[in-house]
Amino acid sequence: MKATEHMPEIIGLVNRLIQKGLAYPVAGDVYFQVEKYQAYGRLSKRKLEDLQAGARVEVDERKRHPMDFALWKGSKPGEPSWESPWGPGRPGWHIECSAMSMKHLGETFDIHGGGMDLIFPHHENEIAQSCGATGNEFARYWVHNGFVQINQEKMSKSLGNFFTIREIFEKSKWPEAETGEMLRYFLLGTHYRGPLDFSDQSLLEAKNAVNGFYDLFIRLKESEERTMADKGLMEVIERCRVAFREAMNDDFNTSVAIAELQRLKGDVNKLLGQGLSTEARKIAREEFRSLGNNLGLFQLEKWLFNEILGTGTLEAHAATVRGAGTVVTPGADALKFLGAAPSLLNEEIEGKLVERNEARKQKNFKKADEIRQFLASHGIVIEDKSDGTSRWKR
RNA sequence: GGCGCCGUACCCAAGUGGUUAAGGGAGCAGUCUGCAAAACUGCGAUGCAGCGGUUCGACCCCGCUCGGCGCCUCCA
Repeated sequence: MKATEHMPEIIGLVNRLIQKGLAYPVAGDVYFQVEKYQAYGRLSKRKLEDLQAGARVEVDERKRHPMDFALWKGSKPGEPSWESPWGPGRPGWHIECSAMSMKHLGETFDIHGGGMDLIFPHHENEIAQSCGATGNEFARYWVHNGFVQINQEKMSKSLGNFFTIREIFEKSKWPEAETGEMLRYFLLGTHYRGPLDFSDQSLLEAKNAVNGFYDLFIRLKESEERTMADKGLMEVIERCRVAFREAMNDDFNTSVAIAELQRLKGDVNKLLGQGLSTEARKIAREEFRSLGNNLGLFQLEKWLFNEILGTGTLEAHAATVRGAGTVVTPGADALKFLGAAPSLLNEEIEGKLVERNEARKQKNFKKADEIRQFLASHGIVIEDKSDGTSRWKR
C-alpha cells in the first residue's frame, strides 16, 4: 500500500479540513490550524505555550501559529508533484497516515503503533487531522515502543549506527528461519515500552534459549513409549495456558509470557524423564506450537537439525557469510557473530557421524573424539543417544 | 525551558505497599555419560542508582539528586 496511490483521499481529507475551518491555504501550501483544535497536545501531554517555537527551525511567518503544520506543500520546480486544488505539490508528512487508515480501517480503529519518538509531532498531528475532520475518535489505543539502542544510543539513520534485519541475516552463520526466530525471541524478551540494547551477546543468548526449546521438541519426538506422567502433563499445560494468557493480557507482557514458556519447558522435561506416551508428547509439542504462535515462535518443524539434510540451506548460507566480508557501519561489532566458521555440507557431517559411530563400536574412543573435535571446530555439536546412534546440530 | 522513557544479581530481564524480589543466560558443585551434549538436582541479590519524605511497613507512593536515552513547528 503506497501513499502515492491515495492522492484522491489525501486531497479530499485536506479539503474537508479547510471546509471545517480547521485548515487554511497559503500560497500553494495548506496548514492545519492547531489553535482551532482544542484537544491538541493531549496525546503527548504538551501545551502549545510550552513548546519552544523556533528552537530548532525558524518559524515560517506565513503560518498563523508557529505550531501549525503542513497538510499540503506546494512543490518547487523539479520536485515530484501531484495536481491539487492548491496547485502542484505533495502531501504533508502526517496526512497520508490519516487518509490511508481512514480508507482501509475506518474513521476509528483499535490500535495504532509506532516508536516513542513519533508521539510528537507525528501522532499528535494525525489525531488532530483525523478527529478534526471526522469528529470521531481516531485510534482507541496507542502502543508506543521503546528504542532499539546500540551501545546505549538510539539506533537511527542520522547517527549512522543502524543496520537492517536483512544485514543481520546475512552476517549470521545460521539459516534465515533460525536467525529470524532468535531475533524475535530477543525482541520479545523485554517489554515493548522499554529500551532495547542490541548486541551480539544478546542475540547469542536468544539463540541459546530458543535452542533449548528445540532440544526439548527433539526429545519429545524421540522418547520411548511410557505413560507414567501423562496426567501431570495436562495439569502443567493448563497452568501455563492461564499464566501465558494473563501475561499477554497485561499490556503484552511478553517477557513474562516467555518466562511461562520456560517454566513449561522445564516441567515437560521433567515429565519426559518420568515417561510420556506418544500421544502426550504430541500434545506437548502442539501446545508449544500453539502458545508460541502468539509470539511467532516454535513454528519450525525440521529446523536446525539433520532432518533438513539435503536441502543445502546451511551450506548456501555459509557461502553468503564468507562472501560478505566486513561490515562497514559502526554497528559492525554488534554484528560480528562469534566464530563464524565455514560450515560443512550436511552429507559430510553425516559421513563423519557414521565414521565416528563405527569407531565407538570398536571402543576406539581416541578416533571418536577426534571426529567430535573436528566437527566442533565447524560449530557442529554431536549428541549421543542412549540407543547408540547420534544426532548433530549447529 | 517543556514533555517522556530507563537505572533490579556477572549479563539479559519481570515484578509487588507487608508471604521465599519471576524467568533466562553464564558460573560453580552434583546425578547421568567411554568422553561429551542434552536433561535433572543444588548454590547465587538481607537487597532493587543515591538521599530525603509519607506510612505501622516501600524496591514498589511523593520529592530531590546522580547516571543513560529520546522528543519539542524543517525532512520522514
